Amino acid sequence: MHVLCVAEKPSIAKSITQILSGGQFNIRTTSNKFIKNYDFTYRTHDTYTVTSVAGHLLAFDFNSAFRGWNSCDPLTLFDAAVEVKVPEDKKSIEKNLVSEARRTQMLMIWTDCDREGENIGMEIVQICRKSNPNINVKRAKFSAIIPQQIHNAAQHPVELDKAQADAVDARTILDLRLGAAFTRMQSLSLQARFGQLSQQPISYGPCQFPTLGFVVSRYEQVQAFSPETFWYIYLSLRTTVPSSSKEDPEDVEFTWKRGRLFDFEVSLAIYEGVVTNPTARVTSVTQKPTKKWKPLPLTTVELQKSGSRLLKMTPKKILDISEKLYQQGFLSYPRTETDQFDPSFDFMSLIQKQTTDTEWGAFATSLQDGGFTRPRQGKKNDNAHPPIHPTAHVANLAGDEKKVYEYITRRFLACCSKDAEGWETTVNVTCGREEFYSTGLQIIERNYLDVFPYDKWVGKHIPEFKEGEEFIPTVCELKEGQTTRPSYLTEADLVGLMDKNGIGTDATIAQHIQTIIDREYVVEKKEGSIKYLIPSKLGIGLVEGYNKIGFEKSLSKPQLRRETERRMVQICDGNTSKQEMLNQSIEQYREVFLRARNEFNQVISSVRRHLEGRPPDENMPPDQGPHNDDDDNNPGNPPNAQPPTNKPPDGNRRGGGGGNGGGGRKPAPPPPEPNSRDDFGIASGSLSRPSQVDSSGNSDPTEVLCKCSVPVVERTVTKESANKGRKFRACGNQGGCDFFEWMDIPSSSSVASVTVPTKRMRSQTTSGGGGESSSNDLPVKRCKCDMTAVEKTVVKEGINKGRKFWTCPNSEKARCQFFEWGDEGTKSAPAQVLSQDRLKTNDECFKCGQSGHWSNACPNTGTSSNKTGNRAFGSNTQSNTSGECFKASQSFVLFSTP
DNA sequence: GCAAGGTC
Repeated sequence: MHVLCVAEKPSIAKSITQILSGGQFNIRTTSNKFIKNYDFTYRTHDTYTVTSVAGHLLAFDFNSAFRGWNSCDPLTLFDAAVEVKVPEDKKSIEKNLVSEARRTQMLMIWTDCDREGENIGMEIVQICRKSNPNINVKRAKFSAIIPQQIHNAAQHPVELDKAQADAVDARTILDLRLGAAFTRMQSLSLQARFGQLSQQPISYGPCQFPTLGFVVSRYEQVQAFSPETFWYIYLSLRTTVPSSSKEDPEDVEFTWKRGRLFDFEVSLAIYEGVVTNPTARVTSVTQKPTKKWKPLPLTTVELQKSGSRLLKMTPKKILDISEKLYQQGFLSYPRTETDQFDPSFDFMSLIQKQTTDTEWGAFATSLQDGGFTRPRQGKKNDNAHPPIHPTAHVANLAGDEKKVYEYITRRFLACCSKDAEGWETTVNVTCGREEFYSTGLQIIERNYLDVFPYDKWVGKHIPEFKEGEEFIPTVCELKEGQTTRPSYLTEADLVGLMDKNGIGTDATIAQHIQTIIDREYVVEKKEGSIKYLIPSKLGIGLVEGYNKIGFEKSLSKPQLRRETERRMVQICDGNTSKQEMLNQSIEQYREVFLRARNEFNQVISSVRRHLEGRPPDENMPPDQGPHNDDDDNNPGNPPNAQPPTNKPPDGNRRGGGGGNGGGGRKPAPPPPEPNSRDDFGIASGSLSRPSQVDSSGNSDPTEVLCKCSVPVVERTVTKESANKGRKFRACGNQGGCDFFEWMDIPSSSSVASVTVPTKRMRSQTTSGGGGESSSNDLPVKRCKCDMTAVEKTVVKEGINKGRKFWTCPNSEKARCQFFEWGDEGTKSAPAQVLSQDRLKTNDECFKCGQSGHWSNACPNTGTSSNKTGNRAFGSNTQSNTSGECFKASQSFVLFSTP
């Protein structure tokens, strides 16, 4: 019997030929320069020809009556006749199949084992039946190109899965219809009004728009962010060393277990409690081994994410380079969802190939000499390809190719190494009734870190403490901080969001990002070494406009695509038919389309507002009349839209208001300051409280949203730890962002009815021009807005990194020019450190300025804060009977031991 | 000139 085997791509055809033939085969060229036919006799004595296609063979398109952009009302594209044909560039492949099929009894499909593979398989069958209608069809099922699996697939073939193929057909037709309908409608309508948009189509697609939506959504969060002030207790101890010792004393910082509070009064009351009895007592000292896990085997998405972050290349470029390295035989197939290696994977021969490298060769050798440990198993397996790994050693690469190859190789070797091991010490202390902790880390074995410099793990020394030991902290301060605005989306963030939300596949995610850049919906902006994605005026205008229409399921959010995906799964499971799914989905999108077209004024005015910089004009007169279905004379335009303006192409430049001069697809206003860290030294992302913004940019006071604009979810810590049982709020979008908030840390709205003032009460005598207050006893930093300055730390790489400075507490837009280094100036102690003596001499209530009572018992304000009771404040020996009261501006740092 | 999904 003669068997014709057809793989999805030439490389697979070659690989399976090598395995099945045992290396004994003949090669015939075809009229396609990539496709070869391999002939041999298999062990079953059947003669085999192995060939391939190159992805899909067939393409859908509207038939000629509907192909021209002005040939029909875009609405009709939801029903227009669709034809399927072999595109010109695939004709040579078709010809080869027709010719090979003619002389064969069995057709065996060797495409990838996924939905697309089943669909491509059906396409191959369709073509082969042209010349051999009765050909017997089988499907070889394999998940890795290893001899055992390939022989098994050849000897135990199965049937093609028509349901999976149908699911792909349904999606293909749906995407064509809705993509073309929306693209023509919005392009024709907007281009008629805005000449500067006529250069290229204003495309809509069910993947590209949600991708744009992620970028715009983050942009809106950044714009809507307003910083919130919080307070926390900072405790530290400077160790004493014998005078004979050459060691320097060190500062041990203790972190407040409450983290931070957003209510000043509550913070102050708690702080008062601490300084009343500031003796810290060590409640426990625990030491335990800890690990930093080695990375997981590499998938395409992970390569693009980490590559974009670490190698500073676009996901598209990384994928293109990987593809090239794969074709040269240096890498395994770079499009894979699999993060687990097959049990029979031959690690050692691959490690052997790397031992000659000048940089990581020694490490590879150490893996051979007993250092090897099986890679971790991830949870994903596409059953088609292994994780990305180097297949050969190559030393003569340069530039970006070298970077990509090196990353993949180091990652592979890291996977084959051991986790890094360390020893973690945690010292828990109580001070007053509050709990604090400090941790230290000693790295014992670096292991994989030696070959994987992309991961950092830094040890931290902590002096020895004993349980029960008591000490007086050197510093006990109530510090103020501010939440920092979230940063714009990076490409790595976007890849992650798309992956999590099912937008695109591993092979297409990078393309969708490139599409929204090519369409000028989004521009890349470099801040330091990080590339951020910022929506253009057009991008914001489109998303904002559609959001204003207020669809139940937004065109710029992932829900609709997820529904399509769900319906595809239903087809695969046999729960619905291709036609039924298409009917449902087309109906759904047709309704969305009609509404979008009827209310397209919203999009037009939103785009106009952003392009021409006009102020929001909600009162813009509605366009002419309701939609008229008979209006087919000008089918591209929403019939109810305003007539095209007669503006010249640069008309928007005269639009005034924005002053952006160039018009066209300019990026949105400049970004805020680069992401900063606050006094905790925690990246701002984790400290940012989410701005509560709905899809239309309006505040929603009732719902807490995460950074993806999705309602947060409440969870409980289940892992064995100090926080077990503790509740927290997290991203409601399957981990799409890093939003995190403890629920037991009260927010200003839930703890006290007193509104925390943004400007605190202050001393009557202040300096107006920024700097310190004029109070002799109590230096207080004041900015030029006459607000209490905040202390921040430089995090940007440079000679000032780690240096503290004082700045205006306002958000960037409102911030004054006040700036002062924390370690300069004569009067300025780094913070307002008060001696205990001083505490006793300043006796005004911070709220009313009068003596004789404490702020939390102030009779001159609301009583809500009285629930904390009178507390001694600033003295560890005296109670509130002293009757001292303090000004707020002096309340930040009250305690300092000599 | 439209989509998304394969692959070159």
